[in-house]
Amino acid sequence: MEASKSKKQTILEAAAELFRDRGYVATSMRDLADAVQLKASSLYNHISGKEEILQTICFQNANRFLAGMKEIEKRPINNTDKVKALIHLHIQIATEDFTSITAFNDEWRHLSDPELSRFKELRRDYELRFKSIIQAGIDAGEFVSVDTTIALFTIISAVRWIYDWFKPNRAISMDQLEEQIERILLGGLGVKGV
Amino acid sequence: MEASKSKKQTILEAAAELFRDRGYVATSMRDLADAVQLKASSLYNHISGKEEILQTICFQNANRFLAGMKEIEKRPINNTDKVKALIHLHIQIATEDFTSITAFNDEWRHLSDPELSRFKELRRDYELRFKSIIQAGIDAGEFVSVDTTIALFTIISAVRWIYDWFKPNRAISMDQLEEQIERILLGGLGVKGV
DNA sequence: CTTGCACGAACGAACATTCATTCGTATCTT
DNA sequence: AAGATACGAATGAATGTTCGTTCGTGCAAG
Repeated sequence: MEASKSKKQTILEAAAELFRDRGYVATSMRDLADAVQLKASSLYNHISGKEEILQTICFQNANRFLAGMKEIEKRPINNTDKVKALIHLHIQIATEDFTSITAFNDEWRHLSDPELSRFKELRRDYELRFKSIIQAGIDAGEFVSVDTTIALFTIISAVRWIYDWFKPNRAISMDQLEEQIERILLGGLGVKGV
Repeated sequence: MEASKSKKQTILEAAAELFRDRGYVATSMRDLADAVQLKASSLYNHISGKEEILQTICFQNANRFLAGMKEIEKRPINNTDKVKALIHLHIQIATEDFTSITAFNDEWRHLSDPELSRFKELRRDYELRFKSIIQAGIDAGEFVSVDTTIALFTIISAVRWIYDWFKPNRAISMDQLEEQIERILLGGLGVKGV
C-alpha cells in the first residue's frame, strides 16, 4: 500500500543508525523520534515498541547470514571455495548494510528471553555449519589439521568486525579487502596459492 | 591499611562483571550495590560516580596493553616473534582478567568526552605500533607482502574477541590455543613452520 | 579506666530527570 | 465520512546522585 519506502522502514533504518552510534539502551525513543522528525508518541503508530525494533534488526540479519550459508552449502564446490564464499558473504553484508550489522553484532544481548534464546540458537546454528565446512576441508586434505573450534572463531572474529574499521571509500577496495583476507585466513589453513 | 582487598577494588570487579553481562548503560548503581551487598548511596563513599568505574576499567586495560606492547618492542627479536609475543599478550590478558576485558572492548564508547578522546588516542597508538611491526616484518622479508591495514585488523580482530568464545576450562588448553592461533595467523602471513 | 571525639562506612529518604508507553484528540488523506 | 497518522499531556517506573543521619571503631585527653 505504501508508495516508495514505508515509514516503518525509515524508522528501522534510523534506529539501526542510532543503535550503532550510542547502543540500544542509550538510545531513547525521543532520540529516535527526532531522527525521523516525529514525536515519540507517534512512533507507536508504526511499531509496537522499542524491542520490536531490535528484534527486527537482529533476526533480519541472522536470517540473511543463514540464508547465505545455506545457499553456499548447496554449491558443488570444494571446502576452500566455500570458506572463500563465506568470507565474501560477510564482506558483502558488512559493506552493503553496515549500519544494521553493528546493532546485530553488538546489541542482540538486550533481547528479552523468548527471542534471546531463539537468536542464540540461530547464531549457534550458523557457527556449527561453518565449523562443518572447516572440518570437511580438513578431512578432504584441503586444510592443514587444526582445531576446528579455534579455526572457526579466528575466522569468524576476523570477518565479523570488518565493519568496525573498514570504510569503503578508502585506499582499499572491496576486492582487495576480500583477496587479502582470503590470503591471510586461508593461507593460515595451509591452502596454497590463494 | 586495608586487610585483604579494598572495598573499592571489590566494587570495581563486581562492576566489570555486571558491565560484561548487561552492558554499562543497562547496569544501574542499585544493581551494582546489590552485587556488593550495599545500598546504592553507600557506593559513593568509595567511588566518585558511575563513570569513574568505567574510566578505571578502560584505562587500566588500555595501559596494560600498551605496557605489554612497549616491552615487546624493546626485545631483540625478529618481527615474527614479536607478533607471536603480541598474540601471547592478548591471550594472556583475555584469560587472566577476561571479565574486565569485555567491558574494555565493548563499553569504552560510553566514556564522556575528555576521556573518550584520550582513550581513542591510546587505542590508535597501540594499533599503529602493531602496524609498524607488521610493516617491519614485510620489509625484512619475514612476511609475505600484504596490506598492513588489512593484516593488522584481521589479526587484532581475531585475538581481541577470544574472551568471547574461549572458556579456559575447556577441551582446549591455553598453550594449544596460542599455538593454533599463531599457526593460522602467521601461516597466513607466509611464515613457514610456525 | 573512662570519657569524648573524629572518622570511615552504611543507610533511608528524597532529588530532579529521563525512560517507554498510553490515551484522548486533532489533523490530514482519500 | 472514515481511516490513518500526528500530537500534547500524562503515567508509573527507573535512573544517578545528594543529603542528613547513624552506627561502630580507634585514639587522645582527662
